[in-house]
Amino acid sequence: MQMEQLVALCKRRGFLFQSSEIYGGLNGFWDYGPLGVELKRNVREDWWHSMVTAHNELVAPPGAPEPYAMTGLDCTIIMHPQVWKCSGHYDLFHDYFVDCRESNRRYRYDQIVGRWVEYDGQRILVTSYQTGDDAAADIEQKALKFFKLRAKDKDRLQWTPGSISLDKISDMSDVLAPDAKSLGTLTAPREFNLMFETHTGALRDDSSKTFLRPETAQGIFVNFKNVLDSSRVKVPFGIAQIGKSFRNEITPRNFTFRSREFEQMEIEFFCRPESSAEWYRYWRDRRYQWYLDLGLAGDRLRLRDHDPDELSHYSCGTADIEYAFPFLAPGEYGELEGVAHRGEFDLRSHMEGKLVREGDGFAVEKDEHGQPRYRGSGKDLSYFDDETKERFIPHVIEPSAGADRATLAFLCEAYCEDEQPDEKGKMQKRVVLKLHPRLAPIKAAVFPLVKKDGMPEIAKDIYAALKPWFPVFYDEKGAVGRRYRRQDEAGTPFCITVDSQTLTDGTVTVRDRDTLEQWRVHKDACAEDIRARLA
RNA sequence: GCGGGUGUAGCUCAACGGUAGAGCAGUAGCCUUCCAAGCUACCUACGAGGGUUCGACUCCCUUCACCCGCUCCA
Repeated sequence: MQMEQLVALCKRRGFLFQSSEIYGGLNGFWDYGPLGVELKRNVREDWWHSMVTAHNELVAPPGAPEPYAMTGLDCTIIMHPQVWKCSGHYDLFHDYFVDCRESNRRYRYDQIVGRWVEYDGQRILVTSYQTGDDAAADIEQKALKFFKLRAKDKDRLQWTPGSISLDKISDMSDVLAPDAKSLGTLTAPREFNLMFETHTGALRDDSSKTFLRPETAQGIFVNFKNVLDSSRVKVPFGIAQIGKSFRNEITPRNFTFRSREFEQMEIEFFCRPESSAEWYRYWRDRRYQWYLDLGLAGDRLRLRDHDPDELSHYSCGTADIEYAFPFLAPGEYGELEGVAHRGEFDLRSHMEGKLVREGDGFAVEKDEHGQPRYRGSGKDLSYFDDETKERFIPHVIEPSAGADRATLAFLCEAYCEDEQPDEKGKMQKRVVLKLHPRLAPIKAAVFPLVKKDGMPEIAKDIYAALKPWFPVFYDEKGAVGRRYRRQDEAGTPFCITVDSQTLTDGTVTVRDRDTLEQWRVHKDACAEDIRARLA
């Protein structure tokens, strides 16, 4: 399937529109249309239902070490600025980049390393975007090439001992960029702030600056004590939250996959440190299964454990649930959800202040005066276990899913084109969205076969009887084949048709979207029939 | 943000420095007894803003969006 076809369908049928489209659109923002809003709601509600409300805290689900409770939160988008300073987002999301005018590449300013070298009276800084030994070899080779020397002449280069990072250099004119052949091709560093800023209150100065949250997780951590004090939950337990997050991405791309405003479905699961590894594996597998259950096929969906060197600074284990989106190159996968073992990092950060890695553990980052760079809340976020009489900081497992990405993956997976014979027996292309019935925006459509003989009246009665139970669509216009095809494109799993036989025995046909099979049920029983099939 | 490409109706595609066309889709009606049928009518577009010109959809500039790279992640 080509992505363009899905994008066209989404617009044609009202799943997704570009935000502010009549003004030319806004890069990185998308609106859900009449069908899209129902689809996304179903994704969200199935997640909340299966993770939170349907969870039975009295018994351990398969694979879980023991029973656990689940509860929810709905936190604000704008929070105290200190939250982001302690979480690390404030520093992490203020990146400086330089561009190379020659190679048109962009580099993170602080990740370019270089060495001064002199030959024949000219002193230049040769740089590399690689790390460690790779960088050293890379730099040497580039220096030889720049001065047009052979490898055997490398002793004629005079190196200044030690490598330096680019942020120590003020003048770029003697810098040889990582992928350039000539000097001075790098632009001055420019800041890219990935957090949206705003101001709270009437004053607009640095003291009133606040941020739109770049993730929902922090709202959960800062409310950890509130939940403990108010809900009688005991470790292990999880807190779930669904909500909008904002990242001012440098390059929004690939339809809704990377948007600047997006919705997250996150769980922070708190457990005892010694059982955290077990819980991590449980959540990883549990979350993977959720996507499988909703119809993401095995070979386009995968669970990938991160390599140790890929782990975030705080994590001691992360797995991504990934989907082979059609806009990616063959063999490439895009992240739907990250399941991270975050240890005690987050709760400790909000107690003590922003943490940095120190040896095997973490320590509060200090400023030049030896004081905490960003001060924590000072509140005790540890947990006292009444049974064992132990106090500890719970470890955290974080399954963090993108609601828009999941929705997009379900759409991609559902998009099918097949061939079905028309009334003359000629094969016709059919576009059908094979969405899981639980996700389908419309569950059933009701048609009178023809608009006469009292069929519309019967169909309208059936429509009225179904409406209280699930979203239904009534249509009496044009040929029935056309109405079927329209519902196929909307992903409606069942079509109920009133025909002449209904007039005599009261039965209607129910048509299956995927197989096109039809069966007859009594018109008073079709709500039951379809509800059973949706479950 | 930088480089390359692309912007005409809901979709796919025409034409032209001088009145923007078609197919499909949509809407209304007629006709129709199960998979995009037929007939009739209707609706709908030059991404936006400047400039050149008697006149610009067409040429130039700017901008916005989309696609492909660099970068990043839910």
